[in-house]
Amino acid sequence: MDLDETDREILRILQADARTPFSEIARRIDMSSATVHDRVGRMEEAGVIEGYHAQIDPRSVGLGTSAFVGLRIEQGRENDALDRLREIEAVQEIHLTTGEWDVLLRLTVEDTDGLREAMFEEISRIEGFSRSQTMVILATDLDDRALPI
Amino acid sequence: MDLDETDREILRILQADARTPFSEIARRIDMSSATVHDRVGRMEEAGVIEGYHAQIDPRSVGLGTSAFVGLRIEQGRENDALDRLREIEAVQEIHLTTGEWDVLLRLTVEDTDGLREAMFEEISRIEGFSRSQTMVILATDLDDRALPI
DNA sequence: TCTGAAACCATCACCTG
DNA sequence: CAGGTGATGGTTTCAGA
Repeated sequence: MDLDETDREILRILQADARTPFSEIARRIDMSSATVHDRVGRMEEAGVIEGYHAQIDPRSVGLGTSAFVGLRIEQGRENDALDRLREIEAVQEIHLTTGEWDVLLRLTVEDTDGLREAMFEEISRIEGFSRSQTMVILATDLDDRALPI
Repeated sequence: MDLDETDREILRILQADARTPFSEIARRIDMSSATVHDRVGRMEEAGVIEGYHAQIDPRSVGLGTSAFVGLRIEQGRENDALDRLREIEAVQEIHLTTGEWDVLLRLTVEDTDGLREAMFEEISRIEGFSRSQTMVILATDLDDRALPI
């Protein structure tokens, strides 16, 4: 889908605050809210906008510990192993990467005991991984900045 | 702030779809929309809800390449170096971690040339980093799953 | 936490250049 | 054919109970 500067401006606004009323977006970009409604609908259809999500402070809901986990995967077992990773609730992200690891996960858990549980009772029981390293997140300085659209 | 099961249910709904009307949340949890409005307002105040964001497909806006970058930082230079990293537009996340790296970044750029630019014209010019590794994301199997609230 | 009311908003069919 | 208008029914928001 081709996006013009107006679409991009709408995306910037919704990325910063997904609950901005269309009527206010319309005021800001100097168009009618019917047009904004139209454009947003088309971008949703086209998959440009994948959803709208509240950003929640993990600590407030008792999830105080996060970590990245790097894994090496044995050839031929990729799909099975990924399927099993996806079933683990603590796993927030799964990326296939070049470099030292084949798979990089992000875990979010309650505390260090939750980390132990995820690592030793869930991830290490999956066959197909040969090596792993856990990088506990001590602090997050910048999280999920808006895309430079 | 103490959250009860009703607050958590509201968070689950807004995490899945931040544009869900309060009136519909009210129907689902069998309360009035005034109460939902109240509770959401209190959770925003308390910092439990940090914002509402449209999730945008990076490819659709021309950002086709992402990478994690691990960095080692020299003692005593932490703050300066982090300040400079934060100024780089391509840097989406900055985490301080245990393990092989001290800092783990996530970059989002247009293409491999954007990666080169970020790495060699921006990051490697910052003093205080001694070693780095770039892990290009080949595929993302799972991204930013909802927190298990 | 609710009710009720005013202001506001989304949404749609139907125009208009 | 993108964009606008205007009507209508739903939604937000707030005071008061």
